[in-house]
Amino acid sequence: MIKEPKHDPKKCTQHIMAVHDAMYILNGRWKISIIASLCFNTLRFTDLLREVEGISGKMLSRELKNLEENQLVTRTVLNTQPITVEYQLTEYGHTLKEVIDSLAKWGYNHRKKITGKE
Amino acid sequence: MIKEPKHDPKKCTQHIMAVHDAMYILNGRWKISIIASLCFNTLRFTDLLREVEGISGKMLSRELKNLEENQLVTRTVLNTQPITVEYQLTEYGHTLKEVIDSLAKWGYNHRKKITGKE
DNA sequence: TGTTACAGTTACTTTTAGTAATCAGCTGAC
DNA sequence: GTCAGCTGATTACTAAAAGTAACTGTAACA
Repeated sequence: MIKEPKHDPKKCTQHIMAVHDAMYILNGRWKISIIASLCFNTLRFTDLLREVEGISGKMLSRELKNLEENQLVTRTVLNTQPITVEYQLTEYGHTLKEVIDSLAKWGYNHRKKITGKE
Repeated sequence: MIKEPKHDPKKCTQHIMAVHDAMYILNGRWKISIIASLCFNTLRFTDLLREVEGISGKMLSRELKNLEENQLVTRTVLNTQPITVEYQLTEYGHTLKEVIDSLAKWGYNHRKKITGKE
């Protein structure tokens, strides 16, 4: 007996594949948090180290490189003393804002559910 | 000199924290893909093994347990021969649909950008 | 001269994930 | 009756990823 699918299997597969593609870029524990932090402000390395809770210098450095390679973030060395480096979302990086916002919304509600508080 | 923030720092922190909370639940390479697969259909263990591209039995088993603990998925043993086990999103699991959809949308556009094809 | 801040990097350890084999219960074929 | 195959896993072993803490080098500050 051939199963009658409840939904268009082609659309399902496309949907699942698209999620897979997105997660391939956003893989690892830190990228989404880094992007979320950069959604509001341009930040320096040390700022990010403070904002992204729990990340180490090594991982931050590595993840930023990867985000730069994928054209989601730009790195700008400023001519200050000591030198400072600014990271900011590219225009393309900002297209992730919707994803970040829906995650934030869910996370916010989840915290309410778990703690029972506002 | 105290920096004048461009945005409400309280709201920023809340936003970033909310994303952090969401990612704490959705951590690892597989959970989001599993949830995406279950968005459309109830699926059996073996179905998921096929649908979630690249996952191993060990990881699938582990991730499903974790999702069950977090009340995003239910596990139902059916009285068939051989026994089959159905996994489905809980009502709470379905609240992630918006997240999944925005990821799918982004992933779909990203693929277009990279391949230049539809 | 010693301390601090900047943006990382390096060597080493721990954790997590991947691979492939195996388990147990049952069916149907030979 | 026993062998292969399906179900949903689990186990031992290996490889990859992430975490930790120390360190680099430049320059301002005290």
